[in-house]
Amino acid sequence: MSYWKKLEEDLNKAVKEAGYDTSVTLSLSNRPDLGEFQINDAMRLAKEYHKSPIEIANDIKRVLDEDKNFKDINIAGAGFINLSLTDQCLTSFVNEIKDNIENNIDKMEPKNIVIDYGGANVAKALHVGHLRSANIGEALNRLAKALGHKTISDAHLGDAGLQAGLVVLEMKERFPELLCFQEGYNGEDFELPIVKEDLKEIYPTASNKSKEDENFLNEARQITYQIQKNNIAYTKLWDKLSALSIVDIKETYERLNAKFDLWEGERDSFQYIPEMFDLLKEKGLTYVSDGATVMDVKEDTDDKEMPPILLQKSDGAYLYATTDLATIYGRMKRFPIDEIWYTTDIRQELHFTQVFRAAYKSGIVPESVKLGFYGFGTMNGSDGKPFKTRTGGVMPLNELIDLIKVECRKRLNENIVEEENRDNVSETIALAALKYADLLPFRATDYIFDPAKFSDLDGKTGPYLLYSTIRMKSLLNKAKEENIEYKNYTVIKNNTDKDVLLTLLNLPNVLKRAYESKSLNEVTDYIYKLTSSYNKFYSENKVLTEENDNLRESWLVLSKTVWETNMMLLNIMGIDCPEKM
RNA sequence: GCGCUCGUAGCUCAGCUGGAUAGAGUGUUUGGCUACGAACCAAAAGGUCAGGGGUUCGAAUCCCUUCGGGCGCACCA
Repeated sequence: MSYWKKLEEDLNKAVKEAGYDTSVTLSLSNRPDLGEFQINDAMRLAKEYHKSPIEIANDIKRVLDEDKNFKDINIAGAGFINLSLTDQCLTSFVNEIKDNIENNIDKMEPKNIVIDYGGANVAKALHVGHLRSANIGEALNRLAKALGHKTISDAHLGDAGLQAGLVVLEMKERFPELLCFQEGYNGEDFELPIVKEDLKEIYPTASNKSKEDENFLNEARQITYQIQKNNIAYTKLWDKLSALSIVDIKETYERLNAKFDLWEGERDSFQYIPEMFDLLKEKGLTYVSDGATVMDVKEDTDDKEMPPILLQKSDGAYLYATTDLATIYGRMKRFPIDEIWYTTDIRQELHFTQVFRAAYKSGIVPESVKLGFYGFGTMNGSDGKPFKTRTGGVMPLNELIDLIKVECRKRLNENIVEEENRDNVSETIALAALKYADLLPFRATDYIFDPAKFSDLDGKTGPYLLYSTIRMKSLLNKAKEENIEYKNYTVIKNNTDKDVLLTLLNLPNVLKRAYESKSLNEVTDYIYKLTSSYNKFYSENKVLTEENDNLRESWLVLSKTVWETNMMLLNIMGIDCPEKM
């Protein structure tokens, strides 16, 4: 249990002892001039207990005065209780976590969670729009694991949609001589006439054709349907194209540190579609409307419109609602699941609301399992419209990373980083810049995408955190070289040190709130606060040359603790830290 | 038309279930390196929290309303 939680439990014991059967919340003070912590519950309790807030605050204070952990307890304003911790209390906190940073995390009751956050489309390059899904999803995955949950992450590739038909049709027009297009084709293997770079051009070409040529679009739809029906020629070709594309997709996710347990796609859900439809029909949930098979997901309590979910097109083809529902069906069969999370663009919220309702209504998912949609803001250009490069295209993700990498490379300290490492280090810093900037705003707010924003390397940025963290490590390394030993935290010099301690103390609350809101912005903000409080300390003190042995030892323990905390948080955000930069 | 969402410093954004004096970064102005790593630290300036009304001891936060952005509403994903 974290130190904070213990303090809060002590506090609540005191509140009960004072005669109030309730629980109160301890928080870091926003009035440091009055105390380190505050309790704001006396005002809330006033009504319930028909007493003045001041009276209640005094009752609590009287009991807390007996607690030797707290000091300087005072009541101010409308009934705010301000208090501070004794130095002894703070030092024992550091000693509790210095050898095991996990002691500063409150583990939760473990749950089995499937997290669906890739969503890359096969045969299409990953672009900037895929960045958030990978970053946020991966970070949530790591956060959940850090808090004690068991997760299964799934890339859930988009491989069953219209782009399959479009790309296959384009291939058919370009290479009619391909073995799979010959009469009587029986599934033999053949060589693809293209390399993966060609895919980047084939899909956009086909997509444009479909917008101008209705016949082309209709034929592509037909082929998409044929692939869903497992037509041997089209399926074989699409399999081969998919495999080619997935190599690229994996490389990009690898760069982003997004690590999936499952690399399944929409097509992997096809095997469950027939039995899923049987179940729905058996329960009398589906009906035909305008030739399409649909299911009502409206609930009696709805006072707003809720369109039915569309499961099969009038031409027989399936849609994303079908594969999403069938995917859930399959997951429920295969894994023990308490929750399934989705991290996609927030514009898909209605779709997932429909799918979730269909899942519950049909009994595919029992009420005890939680289906959660955690959408993120849309990525727009600075004009507020979907982002486009100067030439009007979408910016491939790899291109963006390379762009930032160049800026990072320019600023490397060449006296410190060996030549053979410079490329790798630049890459690591570029990704830190990109990921940190991406995780900084609240998950659901719309996102203005500006390459310049990511290339900013000063201030509240990934490179700042890496630079500072490396500097901490460098200090610890020097201490080791000079055989300076440090074991215990015993002395607090002043408020600069104390700020670092109080920030450290607050960690479990931050992780808890980030988990509850499914947003990393609290974590990005926190690591910045912790780091800058340490940097202030660093600039004010010379640790290694400090003559007071106790102080020097304490400072080194503190430095190590902050360094370890930073490393842990960077890891949760999926950010690697180089040795030097 | 129905619904969702947003409007906070010049710019980009925080502000948790209502709490005290509104918070960062950046930009502007200024000070600090013969270095435990200056991608750093310190300081100043900068806000009618879109407007109006309501609830409350207390509102950026909750409710209503006006204005202004963005988005979604079955055979694309």
